[in-house]
Amino acid sequence: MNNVLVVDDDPHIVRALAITLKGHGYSVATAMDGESALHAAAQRPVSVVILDLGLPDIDGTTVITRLREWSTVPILVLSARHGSNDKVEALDAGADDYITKPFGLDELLARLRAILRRTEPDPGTTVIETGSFTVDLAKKQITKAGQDVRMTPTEWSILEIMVRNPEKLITQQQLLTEVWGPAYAKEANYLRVYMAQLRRKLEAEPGTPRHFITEPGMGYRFLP
Amino acid sequence: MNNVLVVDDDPHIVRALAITLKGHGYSVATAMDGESALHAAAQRPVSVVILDLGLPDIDGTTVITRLREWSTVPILVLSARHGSNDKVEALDAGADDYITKPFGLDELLARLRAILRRTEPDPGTTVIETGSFTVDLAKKQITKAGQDVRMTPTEWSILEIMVRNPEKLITQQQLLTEVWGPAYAKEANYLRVYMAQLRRKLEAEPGTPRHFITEPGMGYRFLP
DNA sequence: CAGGAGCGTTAAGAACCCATCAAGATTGGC
DNA sequence: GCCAATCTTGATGGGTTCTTAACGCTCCTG
Repeated sequence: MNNVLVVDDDPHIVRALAITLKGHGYSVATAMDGESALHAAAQRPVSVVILDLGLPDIDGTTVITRLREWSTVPILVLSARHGSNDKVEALDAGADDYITKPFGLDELLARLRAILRRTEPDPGTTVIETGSFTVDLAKKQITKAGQDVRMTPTEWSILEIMVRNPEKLITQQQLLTEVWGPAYAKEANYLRVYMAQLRRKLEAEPGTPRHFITEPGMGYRFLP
Repeated sequence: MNNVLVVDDDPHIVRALAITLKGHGYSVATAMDGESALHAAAQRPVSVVILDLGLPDIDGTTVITRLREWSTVPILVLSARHGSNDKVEALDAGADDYITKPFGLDELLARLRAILRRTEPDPGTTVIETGSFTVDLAKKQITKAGQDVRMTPTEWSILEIMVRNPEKLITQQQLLTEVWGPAYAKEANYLRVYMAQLRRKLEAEPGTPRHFITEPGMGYRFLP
């Protein structure tokens, strides 16, 4: 889950933001001044920092600078100051975005999504492990018993669809349409050929598959 | 150099932006409507797009969506609309930042720097070593057996992409799109010519490569 | 119990992809 | 404007992958 660190000296804002963010599936940590913000960011991994510039102890730009000394975590700045100089300073110190108060929560959330989209292309779901083999979706690499397994393009696209939907039944139509295109939706034979190929390459006993299960009349199911 | 694509239907703004950006060391391409913007972005690699939402032909959000179908280039949106909905829509469509007109040029430039900072290389991981050669990404320098190896610009951009993604399979589309631009996504021949060149210069036995591996039908993989 | 439908397996030719070479076209520096 | 370096383009032969069809098997159904 994405962990957001909210830094603001106004308890109302902190509380309101925390509630909203939690409501949208983020986990939230908070800090009321610069020092504790820096400390909190060092304590545990943070996906993004929402930082008010008007802190009681340290100047906001300084917080950014000191954070940037060791961290590349995205920083979204909140500020009551509309001045162009403040924005430029904060952004050049290392902030990623800058919103002036008062701001719409919708906008804040949208900017948060935009920032997180850049830093986390595929959170966690890039490596799928099973009892007998491992699929790395980002590297497009399959490992079985320490050995790399080569896949042809068609094999890979089928495998990718399967492992992205574990436990789920994939109909033949779905596979055929996504891999070969809608015109091939009836060519169930292709599937048999390639499913056999996948099993031969990945299953311990291709004859009695444990990961690529046939659901007769329906389609196939991948079990990790 | 960073190449900026400026998209706006107001010639004055385009001209002003172009002059300012060039003055700050950017190279600038321009487009006056959505179609030519998409076309221009496909012609050659673009580092960042500055996009006005109020275009005469296509809705701005649509431009973002269509650009995102094949490109991850950062998009900075300009808009006269202050409404929260417009911002959320544009950001969720794939924009990276959103400024409302009128805006300060200082702020625009600062936000541009902030966006480009994200796409820039990580300092520290700039030297990659393999069994037979060394690549210094910062110095753009390659060493093999104590000797410097010269690279042409095209060779270097391919090598850079490969080396920045070790172990990872890079599809031909990815390489062609990033090096030559999306319009060349089908010219797989170029890749073969240049991959052969890279192997001749860097591999111990160009005939049986150990670092630049071909995955037939899929793409290429770099192994350190 | 026979027939049919769906599935797994196999194999061969067609289609496509890759490495390599070399010759024209283009570009950039002087 | 010229020269050298670089990039584009086309052709060739060798390899890989895809498509297609045939056959045997099991399970369900009439």
